[in-house]
Amino acid sequence: MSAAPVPARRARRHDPGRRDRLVATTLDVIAEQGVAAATHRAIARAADVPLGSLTYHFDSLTELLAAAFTRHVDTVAERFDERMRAAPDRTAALGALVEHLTGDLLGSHRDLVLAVELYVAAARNPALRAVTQEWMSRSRRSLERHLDPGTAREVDALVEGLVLHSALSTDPMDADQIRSALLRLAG
Amino acid sequence: MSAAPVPARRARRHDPGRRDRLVATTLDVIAEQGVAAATHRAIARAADVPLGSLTYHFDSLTELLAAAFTRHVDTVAERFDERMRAAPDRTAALGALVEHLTGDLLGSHRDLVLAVELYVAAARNPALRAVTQEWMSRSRRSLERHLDPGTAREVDALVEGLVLHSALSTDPMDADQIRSALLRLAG
DNA sequence: GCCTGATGTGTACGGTTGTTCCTATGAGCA
DNA sequence: TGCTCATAGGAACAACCGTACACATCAGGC
Repeated sequence: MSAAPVPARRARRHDPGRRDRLVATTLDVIAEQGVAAATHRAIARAADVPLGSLTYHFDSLTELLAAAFTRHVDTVAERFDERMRAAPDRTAALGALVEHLTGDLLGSHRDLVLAVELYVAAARNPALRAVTQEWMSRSRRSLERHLDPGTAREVDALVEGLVLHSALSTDPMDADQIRSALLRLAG
Repeated sequence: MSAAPVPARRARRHDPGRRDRLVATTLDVIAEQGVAAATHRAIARAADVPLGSLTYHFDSLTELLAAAFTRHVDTVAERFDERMRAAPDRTAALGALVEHLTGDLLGSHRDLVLAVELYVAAARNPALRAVTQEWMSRSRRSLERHLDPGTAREVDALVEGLVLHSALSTDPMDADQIRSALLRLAG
């Protein structure tokens, strides 16, 4: 009779697409708590999956982080290229750039934080450096739809600086200041 | 006869100023390996002191990091204010600013890395945020010796962005580009 | 309907971390 | 000279980490 103390194993859950969901959850954890806090256990808890599930789907934590950042870069880079493709001329492109900065990026604290976490993690992690390289080269290519390579390079650098400043500064510039700075530089 | 296996305790070393040396060593470790790697043990090894010595001199690791970053900020902020004090007029001040950026900061990879490690650590650590606040307000005050508050603010933001970009980008701007960008903005 | 391999689950292991604590020492003062 | 307390030294603790692994389950091809 005595019910043997059954280990109460959680019912197995059929969960196709769990791999994708793990990538998404990883981005959430990074955005909310930083790369340093993005441990296997923290991600597993956030995604409500057992610990072992992470190493089943991803060979290592680094690989998971790389997959997550790659997805984020894909999203942002694609959105930016759309804006550049839609701009008919150089002036419109600069306007779209300002819009991208003040609207897309600065409007979303999440995207901002993710960008910085990536930059910094990449500074010490070769696997992530490849992701930032790819990002930079994509956005450079988008800019070159309308700007000569030299200017594209300068603008790209300024944008990167502005993004970092906006994310980290305790007292970031507002949209108007950014607009005026950008136009003074490349207008 | 049998020599009792004496624990071979290291000779006690009289070491006045060890506290200061620990702060300096902490900065070295951060510069070389990043905040994430700046553990009690790593610092103790680098300073060649026993582990317990760290928590004797500093109540916690965070307190040690804050002490280290505070020292670094003092050094850099003082050097910058000297340059601003020495400049006779606005034009000279802008020149000195460019010199500070391209010479002092970008010339020293160490200072650059320390600045970024501080920015990023501060983003998630309130104790360090106070240090960055102090830094920003000091450099703002130095700039206001020659610039109106509005421009000082903009320049400060751009400088911060440039520093971050220089440290993190895989393809940083060179001194000439920075000079031209700065002068276009505030010249 | 059965088999099987892909997927899900729980646990364990060795290593590292921040911090605590007890003991030892000797510089400086009474 | 002798005392004492700030400092030095070493070991231990519990918590957490990435990763490996053994086992359970079940969807999908036969």
